[in-house]
Amino acid sequence: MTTPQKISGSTPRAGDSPRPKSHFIRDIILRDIESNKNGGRVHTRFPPEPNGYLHYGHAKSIHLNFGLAKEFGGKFNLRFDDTNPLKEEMEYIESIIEDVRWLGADWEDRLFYASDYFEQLYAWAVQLIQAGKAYVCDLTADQVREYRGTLSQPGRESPFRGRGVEENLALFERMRAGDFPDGSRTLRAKIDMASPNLNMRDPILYRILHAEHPRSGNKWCIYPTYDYTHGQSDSIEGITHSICTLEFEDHRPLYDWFIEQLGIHHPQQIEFDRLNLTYTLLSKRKLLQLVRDGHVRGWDDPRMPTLKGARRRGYTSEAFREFCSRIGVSKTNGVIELALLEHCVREDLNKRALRVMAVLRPLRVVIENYPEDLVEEMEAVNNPEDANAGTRKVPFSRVLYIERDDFREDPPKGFYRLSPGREVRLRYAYMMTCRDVIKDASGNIVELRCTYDPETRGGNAPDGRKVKSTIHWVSAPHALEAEARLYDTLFTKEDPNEVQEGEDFTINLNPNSLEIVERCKIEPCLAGAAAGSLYQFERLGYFCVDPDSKPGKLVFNRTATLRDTWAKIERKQKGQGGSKGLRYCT
RNA sequence: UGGGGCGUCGUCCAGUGGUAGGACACAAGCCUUUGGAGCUUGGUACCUAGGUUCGAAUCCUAGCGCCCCAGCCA
Repeated sequence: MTTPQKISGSTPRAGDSPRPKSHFIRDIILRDIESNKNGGRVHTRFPPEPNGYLHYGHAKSIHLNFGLAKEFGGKFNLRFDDTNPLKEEMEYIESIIEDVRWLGADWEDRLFYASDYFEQLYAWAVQLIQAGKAYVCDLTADQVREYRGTLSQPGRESPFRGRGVEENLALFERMRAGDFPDGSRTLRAKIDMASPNLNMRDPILYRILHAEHPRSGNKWCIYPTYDYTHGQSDSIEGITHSICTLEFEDHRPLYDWFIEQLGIHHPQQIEFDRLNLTYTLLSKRKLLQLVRDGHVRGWDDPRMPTLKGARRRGYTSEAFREFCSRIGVSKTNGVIELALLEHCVREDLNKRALRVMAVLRPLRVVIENYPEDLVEEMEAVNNPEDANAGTRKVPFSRVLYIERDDFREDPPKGFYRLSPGREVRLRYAYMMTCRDVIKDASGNIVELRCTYDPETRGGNAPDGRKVKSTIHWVSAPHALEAEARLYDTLFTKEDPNEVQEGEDFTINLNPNSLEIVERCKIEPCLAGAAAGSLYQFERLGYFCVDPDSKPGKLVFNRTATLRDTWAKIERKQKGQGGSKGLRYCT
């Protein structure tokens, strides 16, 4: 008889066969396949504008689009919607390609650019003019706005709306030829100036922009707007399901209008909620501002919610994929707690990161009864979660460094690490008792004098006595020095946009988002660790080697802290509450 | 204000007429040579008010609240 299984439609637990999480978009596709819409084809795409670096929110979209194509044996395209030469750069194109690949999405040979469709888009515009559905308008930008009306009042028709087909054709051709200055004319669709949907009030299809495009160079001086480009680009590529975020829901009638007027393949647009994360800003414009104004060290600063930043910080793409499938997809405007992302990161790192001992803030310890010249090799487990990771030897000697936080001269209640007269276990080594505290002239603790029990090699006492605490250590003569960069949230508020009248979101920047700790002491086995390598510093957190590392001086980024029960108790004792408010640095 | 969208534990997501479930977070406990990991247990969540029904988170009606739209940005 088999054990009854728990039935649940949600995320499978680790070890279960990965079952895609159900959501409304997936349901729509399932129905479309069943009804043989599009001949049962599933073809999605990720359509970024190359005007910035990809952030966590894009990861959600990529995961959704690629995941759907993959699940249903369909195709996934990467297409750049590069319709605004004023904001776009090759640098962004290159970085986006890297990031999408890093996340594991595969577009095979289908890397496209809306700019490659400019000629077709132009021909379609001519077709619309010929059908009397588009006209050249001489109104200025300000006038266009005035004529558009407001949310509650209908707009007025442009005086140029009645231009004849031939005149429109000639004018549009001259726009392309460069006969007119920027902003002097536009090509507009002739739809309905009284529509309650502002997108239908004769939207602009083409604007004059004498600007060099990162890909088409100076071939064009008129550029199609996003609204005129996006839907048709999807159509050209045979996209079946055009998945986008909620704010484009209002635009769908317009995209449908273009498709119908042109009589071309009709992709189905489906809108979902964009990602919002606590303590995090996911707006390209604001992220750009943080970089430009020097609030962070660059797009790949580990505090940035960019994919580049995440990677440098040590977040894995596996963790991201898990995160994306756990948050689900819906149309609710929600905010995901950062804790969930961190959980996914820890979950992945716990399985893969090699354990190592490192002391961030060293306190010198001399073991008085340990022979001066003796060095022992202690065997340490590389990863208790992975038997295949094996073991390593860690040198042990008379002088060690331990973490300053692991000693309290006057231990508070509940603190059971080292203190005068107390015995603790040195991980993988011996039991050790603190005998004396050495201070400098100003009363700072500079050294601990301790004794060890030679009978406890490996960590267990033959007499069976127990010790409350196990602490990490590094042998002083063998230690390597390193720099550690400890990160906290970039903003102090769950919602960084919550500001008072007249204030800017930068007021919420966390002054303690980066703490640099120099002269950390680390195990010798770390010598030569490659940039990007992931480790767990036992009892401290996950760390990864930063590319700033130089031979002889490693730099580590703290990817995530470990759960710190003692810190939580202590915060509670200080009456700060366990969960709310700003988190902590170390 | 016109239009579009959305309201289920603290948070996110399921449940689409038949005992409201999962994850994260939180709390308590177990275990532990990482105060890690793991394991166990816990909690008055269906926006409100009417209605239909034997039975409503699901259907109907009326409210209320939140988000988006007035770029020649995407």
